[in-house]
Amino acid sequence: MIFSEQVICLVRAIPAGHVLTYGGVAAHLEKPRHARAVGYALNQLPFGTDVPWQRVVGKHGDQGKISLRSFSYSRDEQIARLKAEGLAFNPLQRFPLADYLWRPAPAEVAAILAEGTD
DNA sequence: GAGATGACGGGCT
DNA sequence: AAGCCCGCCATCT
Repeated sequence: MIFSEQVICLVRAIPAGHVLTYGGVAAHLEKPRHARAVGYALNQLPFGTDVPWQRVVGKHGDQGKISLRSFSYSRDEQIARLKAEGLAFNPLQRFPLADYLWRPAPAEVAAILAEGTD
Protein backbone atom coordinates (compact mmCIF):
# COMPACT_ATOMS: atom_id res chain seq x y z
CA MET A 1 0.00 0.00 0.00
CA ILE A 2 1.60 3.25 -1.08
CA PHE A 3 1.59 6.39 1.01
CA SER A 4 -1.29 8.17 -0.74
CA GLU A 5 -3.51 5.11 -0.31
CA GLN A 6 -2.76 5.04 3.41
CA VAL A 7 -3.68 8.72 3.58
CA ILE A 8 -7.08 8.14 1.96
CA CYS A 9 -7.67 5.09 4.11
CA LEU A 10 -7.03 7.01 7.31
CA VAL A 11 -9.00 10.08 6.28
CA ARG A 12 -12.04 7.91 5.60
CA ALA A 13 -11.85 6.77 9.23
CA ILE A 14 -11.99 10.27 10.74
CA PRO A 15 -15.30 10.52 12.68
CA ALA A 16 -17.74 13.32 11.81
CA GLY A 17 -17.20 16.33 14.04
CA HIS A 18 -13.47 15.64 14.31
CA VAL A 19 -10.49 16.74 12.27
CA LEU A 20 -6.86 15.97 11.58
CA THR A 21 -4.17 18.32 10.32
CA TYR A 22 -2.11 17.37 7.26
CA GLY A 23 0.90 16.88 9.46
CA GLY A 24 -1.27 14.95 11.90
CA VAL A 25 -2.33 12.48 9.23
CA ALA A 26 1.32 12.03 8.32
CA ALA A 27 2.22 11.56 11.98
CA HIS A 28 -0.31 8.76 12.37
CA LEU A 29 1.30 7.08 9.38
CA GLU A 30 4.60 7.35 11.25
CA LYS A 31 5.97 9.88 8.79
CA PRO A 32 5.72 13.24 10.62
CA ARG A 33 7.40 15.24 7.88
CA HIS A 34 5.08 14.18 5.06
CA ALA A 35 2.49 16.93 5.44
CA ARG A 36 2.91 18.08 1.85
CA ALA A 37 2.63 14.57 0.54
CA VAL A 38 -0.68 14.22 2.42
CA GLY A 39 -2.01 17.27 0.61
CA TYR A 40 -0.80 15.83 -2.65
CA ALA A 41 -2.66 12.58 -1.98
CA LEU A 42 -5.94 14.33 -1.17
CA ASN A 43 -5.54 16.40 -4.29
CA GLN A 44 -6.02 13.24 -6.33
CA LEU A 45 -9.54 12.67 -4.99
CA PRO A 46 -12.23 12.97 -7.67
CA PHE A 47 -14.94 15.63 -7.35
CA GLY A 48 -17.88 14.24 -5.40
CA THR A 49 -15.85 11.53 -3.65
CA ASP A 50 -17.29 9.92 -0.53
CA VAL A 51 -14.01 10.46 1.29
CA PRO A 52 -14.52 13.11 4.04
CA TRP A 53 -11.68 15.33 2.84
CA GLN A 54 -13.18 18.29 4.69
CA ARG A 55 -11.95 16.80 7.95
CA VAL A 56 -8.32 17.44 7.06
CA VAL A 57 -7.33 21.01 7.89
CA GLY A 58 -4.27 23.20 8.06
CA LYS A 59 -2.48 23.80 11.33
CA HIS A 60 -1.79 27.33 12.53
CA GLY A 61 -0.33 27.20 15.99
CA ASP A 62 -3.08 25.75 18.19
CA GLN A 63 -5.74 26.75 15.71
CA GLY A 64 -7.20 24.81 12.82
CA LYS A 65 -7.51 26.81 9.65
CA ILE A 66 -8.90 26.34 6.16
CA SER A 67 -6.30 28.04 4.02
CA LEU A 68 -6.15 26.48 0.62
CA ARG A 69 -3.56 27.47 -1.89
CA SER A 70 -5.58 26.02 -4.74
CA PHE A 71 -8.46 23.65 -4.61
CA SER A 72 -11.47 22.68 -6.72
CA TYR A 73 -13.88 23.17 -3.83
CA SER A 74 -14.20 26.62 -2.30
CA ARG A 75 -12.97 27.49 1.15
CA ASP A 76 -16.55 28.25 2.18
CA GLU A 77 -17.64 24.82 1.03
CA GLN A 78 -15.22 23.11 3.40
CA ILE A 79 -16.18 25.39 6.30
CA ALA A 80 -19.89 24.80 5.64
CA ARG A 81 -19.38 21.05 5.72
CA LEU A 82 -17.48 21.20 9.00
CA LYS A 83 -20.05 23.51 10.57
CA ALA A 84 -22.69 20.98 9.58
CA GLU A 85 -20.72 18.42 11.59
CA GLY A 86 -20.78 20.61 14.66
CA LEU A 87 -17.55 22.59 14.52
CA ALA A 88 -17.68 26.17 15.83
CA PHE A 89 -15.57 28.60 13.85
CA ASN A 90 -14.15 31.92 15.05
CA PRO A 91 -14.94 35.11 13.18
CA LEU A 92 -11.51 34.58 11.64
CA GLN A 93 -12.73 31.26 10.26
CA ARG A 94 -10.43 29.30 12.54
CA PHE A 95 -11.14 26.99 15.46
CA PRO A 96 -9.21 25.52 18.43
CA LEU A 97 -7.64 22.29 17.22
CA ALA A 98 -7.61 20.78 20.72
CA ASP A 99 -11.42 20.75 20.79
CA TYR A 100 -11.85 18.70 17.63
CA LEU A 101 -8.64 16.78 16.94
CA TRP A 102 -9.19 13.08 16.39
CA ARG A 103 -6.87 11.05 18.60
CA PRO A 104 -7.02 7.37 17.62
CA ALA A 105 -4.80 4.92 19.49
CA PRO A 106 -1.84 3.66 17.42
CA ALA A 107 -3.39 0.19 17.45
CA GLU A 108 -6.62 1.61 16.04
CA VAL A 109 -4.72 3.30 13.23
CA ALA A 110 -2.89 0.06 12.50
CA ALA A 111 -6.20 -1.81 12.32
CA ILE A 112 -7.66 0.77 9.96
CA LEU A 113 -4.67 0.51 7.64
CA ALA A 114 -4.83 -3.26 7.78
CA GLU A 115 -8.46 -3.20 6.62
CA GLY A 116 -7.57 -0.95 3.73
CA THR A 117 -4.91 -3.38 2.61
CA ASP A 118 -7.34 -6.27 2.19
C1' DG B 1 16.77 9.87 -13.64
C1' DA B 2 16.66 15.08 -13.01
C1' DG B 3 13.69 19.02 -12.39
C1' DA B 4 9.18 20.90 -11.16
C1' DT B 5 4.90 20.87 -8.36
C1' DG B 6 1.75 21.09 -4.36
C1' DA B 7 -5.05 20.62 -0.17
C1' DC B 8 1.97 21.67 4.42
C1' DG B 9 4.41 23.66 8.51
C1' DG B 10 7.57 26.28 11.23
C1' DG B 11 10.41 30.25 11.65
C1' DC B 12 11.66 34.83 10.51
C1' DT B 13 10.47 39.54 8.78
C1' DA C 1 -0.90 39.87 12.53
C1' DA C 2 0.02 38.53 7.75
C1' DG C 3 3.22 37.10 4.49
C1' DC C 4 7.51 35.33 2.66
C1' DC C 5 11.07 31.83 2.64
C1' DC C 6 12.81 27.44 3.00
C1' DG C 7 12.87 22.48 4.12
C1' DC C 8 10.13 18.59 3.70
C1' DC C 9 8.43 14.21 0.37
C1' DA C 10 5.56 11.62 -2.87
C1' DT C 11 4.39 12.21 -7.63
C1' DC C 12 4.32 13.83 -12.14
C1' DT C 13 6.69 15.29 -16.61
